[in-house]
Amino acid sequence: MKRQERNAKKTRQEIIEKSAPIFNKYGYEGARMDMIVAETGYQKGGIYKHFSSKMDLAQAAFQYNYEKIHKGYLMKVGESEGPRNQLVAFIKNYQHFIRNAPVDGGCPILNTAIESDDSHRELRHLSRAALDEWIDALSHVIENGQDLGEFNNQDDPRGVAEFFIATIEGAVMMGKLKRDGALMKKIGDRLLSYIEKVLVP
Amino acid sequence: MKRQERNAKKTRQEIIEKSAPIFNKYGYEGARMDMIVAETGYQKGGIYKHFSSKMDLAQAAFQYNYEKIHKGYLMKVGESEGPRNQLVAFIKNYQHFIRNAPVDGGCPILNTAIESDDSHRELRHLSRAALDEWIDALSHVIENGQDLGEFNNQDDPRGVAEFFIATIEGAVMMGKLKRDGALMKKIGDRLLSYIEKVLVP
DNA sequence: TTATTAAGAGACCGAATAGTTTCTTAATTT
DNA sequence: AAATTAAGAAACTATTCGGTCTCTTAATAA
Repeated sequence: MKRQERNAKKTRQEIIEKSAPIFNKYGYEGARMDMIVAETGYQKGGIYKHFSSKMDLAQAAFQYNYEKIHKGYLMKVGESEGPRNQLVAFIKNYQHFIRNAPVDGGCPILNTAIESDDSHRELRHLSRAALDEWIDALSHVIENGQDLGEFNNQDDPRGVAEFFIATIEGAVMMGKLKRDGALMKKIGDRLLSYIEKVLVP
Repeated sequence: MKRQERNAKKTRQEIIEKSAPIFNKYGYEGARMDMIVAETGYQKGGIYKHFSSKMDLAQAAFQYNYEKIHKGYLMKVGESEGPRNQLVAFIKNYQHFIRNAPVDGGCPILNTAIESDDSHRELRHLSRAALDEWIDALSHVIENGQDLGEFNNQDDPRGVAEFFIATIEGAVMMGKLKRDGALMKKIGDRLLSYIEKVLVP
């Protein structure tokens, strides 16, 4: 730590935190540097001391958004005992934070994936890595459940994880578009009963 | 039909058809008028004779994209006899056109919903109406199935339709991001077995 | 055939865009 | 305390953006 590095780190973080919701709501293209100037209170000259480009900032903002929901997941699922309860907690977590969302603008993986899957290589790679991490995490929960006999063995754990995540991401999109807070509850409940009817032996 | 109206209609349609994939791949913000100029071969002066603004064109392009997949749906499902076969056809249709997609860039409802749900009112309303139509259509299939005894009665038809569509839309996003053509097959198969295990009496 | 008018080309425009430069201020080192 | 240098403000720049203006051409009406 030398000179004003401490302040710089703090400012950098502040810019990330305040611009992250803008990128998540309006997308990389839709987010304008002027919005970020207005939101952060820093001037462009200042902002560009910390980030080499809008894309550079957008990547940092995505990571921040993603880690925020990932932390929430780890916390909620970590509180639960046993794979089956963890899977239930995973779904209930989404049912809850549809109203008091950890980040404005919906799921950052979904948003970034859709915008970047035919362009913006850097963002595409980031959202892809995040999605993989997401699938891996849930996949392990299913796998543990199978090892412990809580879930039946005939299912491919990764396939189950992908199925759950696909359904939830689709529900996020639909609920957001229709501005229907009850939709995630309904679809989540259907996933919960899927656990009972199909996954448990 | 007066004067050059015939030609005009044809040109207008050509602009829509050639710009539609651009909007679907890059989004409203990401699609640049210059791309559309290059793709259509018409100059801006010509294009703006047919559309009052980029947004005006984007709306027409969305409708074109949506109707294209909707037509495909009606055809495939229409060929099937009975609600259960129609639901199966609905899923298999998606499993197929993940590789030979009717429109470049993934599902236009999904793409447009994600970009417009926090902005672009006009596009948001269009994608919302399209999604509703989609849900209604599948909902009726489920309802008919219940009336005919092919599906059990305890389920809310609309809830089932929303569940299927959410899963498929999520799968579209994931498969597109990971560029994994097999993903929709896997998730679709899980939906097909869901029909057997949960929906049929 | 001639007058009319719409379609389209192509140059053009102002505003908005991401990014830069210059200067000031304040924190840190010596 | 003095020297140093990084953080940040503010004005600036080049480019790209959506959109317009003007002119030409060709199809239709008379």
